Amino acid sequence: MAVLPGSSSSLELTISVPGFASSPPLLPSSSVKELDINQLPSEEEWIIASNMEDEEESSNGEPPRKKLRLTKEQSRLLEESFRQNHTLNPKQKESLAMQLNLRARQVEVWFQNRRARSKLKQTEMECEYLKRWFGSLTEQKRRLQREVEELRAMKVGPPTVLSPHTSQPLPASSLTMCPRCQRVTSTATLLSSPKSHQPPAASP
DNA sequence: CTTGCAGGGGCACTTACATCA
DNA sequence: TATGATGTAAGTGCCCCTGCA
Repeated sequence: MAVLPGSSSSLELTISVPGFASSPPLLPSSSVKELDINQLPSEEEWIIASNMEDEEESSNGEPPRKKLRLTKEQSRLLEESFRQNHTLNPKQKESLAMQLNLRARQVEVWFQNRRARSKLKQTEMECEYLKRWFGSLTEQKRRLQREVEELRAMKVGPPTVLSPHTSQPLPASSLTMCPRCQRVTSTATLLSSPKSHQPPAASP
């Protein structure tokens, strides 16, 4: 759809800038509080959790699926690395995991979820944009309908549009809707001086 | 050159858990 | 204290790509 001024790429930009490019990662308020709470104990918690996979063989029953909470520092480093690259090659993954004292799989999962969150955010913004666009189109439609009504009313009376060349009233059949400025005009005018018809200021 | 297969990575969807209001 | 909402780590299954025989 060529009409859409906001291509996905430009949207991606607007999304990535406010949400994820600031030096302190933009976290939901709940996460910030979580991190504060976790500050001390989470360190051992996630170590325990990260070792869980190794002992999953002992899980012939059902082991309680403990949930790892990343520390503030781990999140910060992951975010930083995500800003540089949205995907990691195996080497980068391994080295980042080592740096963070996590398993490569955990780093991989974090990046997967991070990409998903990023995409979700973008979709939400696109949705917002489309809603606004829909609103403006609805308004435009109302305007055009009013104009059609006016034209219908004019049809019973004498034509009021005069030719710019002859100053004579134009027959209704020679009238047309300018697609750019969305006003009724004569076909001849449109063809002879298209520059005089500027589109209205672009909405959103 | 083509084809079938295995392995790996990414993604969509989902679940399970932690936290908060 | 109980509970519903929310955020997110992790599981699962599917698809696509690549390398190889």
